[in-house]
Amino acid sequence: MPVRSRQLYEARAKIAKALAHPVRLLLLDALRDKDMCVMEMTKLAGLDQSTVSKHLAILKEAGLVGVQKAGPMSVYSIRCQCLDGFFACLESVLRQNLKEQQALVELES
Amino acid sequence: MPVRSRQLYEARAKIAKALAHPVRLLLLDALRDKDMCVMEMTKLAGLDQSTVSKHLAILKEAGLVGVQKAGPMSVYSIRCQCLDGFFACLESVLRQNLKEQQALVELES
DNA sequence: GGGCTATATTCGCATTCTGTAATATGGCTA
DNA sequence: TAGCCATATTACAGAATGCGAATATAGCCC
Repeated sequence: MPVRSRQLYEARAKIAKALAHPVRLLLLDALRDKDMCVMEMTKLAGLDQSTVSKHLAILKEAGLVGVQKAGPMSVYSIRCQCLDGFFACLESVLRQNLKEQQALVELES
Repeated sequence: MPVRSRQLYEARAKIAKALAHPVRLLLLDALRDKDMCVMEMTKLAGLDQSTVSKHLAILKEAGLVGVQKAGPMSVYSIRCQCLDGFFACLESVLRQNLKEQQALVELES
């Protein structure tokens, strides 16, 4: 594979990696409803504040969320609309897998 | 976070994780054009056969690709159409990030 | 400035992920 | 059946990731 292509796929993978964690998916999903500060999301996730802060840094680095300072707080917001399609795709695959598993079970019985 | 929700996000994350690697993105992208056997994809990726085989196993486990035996060969194929939207989303975020970086550079000069 | 609050960063440790070499499986053909 | 081919699996080393505790940074109010 040419170096150029490899770099392109690595750039894409960096964004995909940011999406590849249950907590980050939760945070993104929550941010689709409304902007939130770190404390709020820390409660939501039920994890240490430093952990949530790091997850948010990863999302921000990938360009998936934006931050705005409000006094001592950092308010995070969604930065790309296309996530709706991404979540829908995940659901679609999940449903398809479930259907296939059911078909297998019925075959056995 | 309720256990139920956590499990839902973990199921989604499992699929997202399968997407979160440059080589797997390459393979999926290639499979969008045509079905391929392992040897073909091994050449394409320029990696060891065992490595490619493992990446394919991950994609299969996530339900993103399917396999069909053809004699001694395994022919892999895309199993979900919604990947088009996913790739488009990655491109969109990449373009947006690039635009933002350019804006920053212009601000400095 | 001193103390409080909200975030970010660093550190150490456990877990998971990647890639290759070596080995196993399984179909095909002579 | 013996040997060859394509693929899958195992074993293992090195890299990356995830977590919380501790620490650093920075704004705000007295």
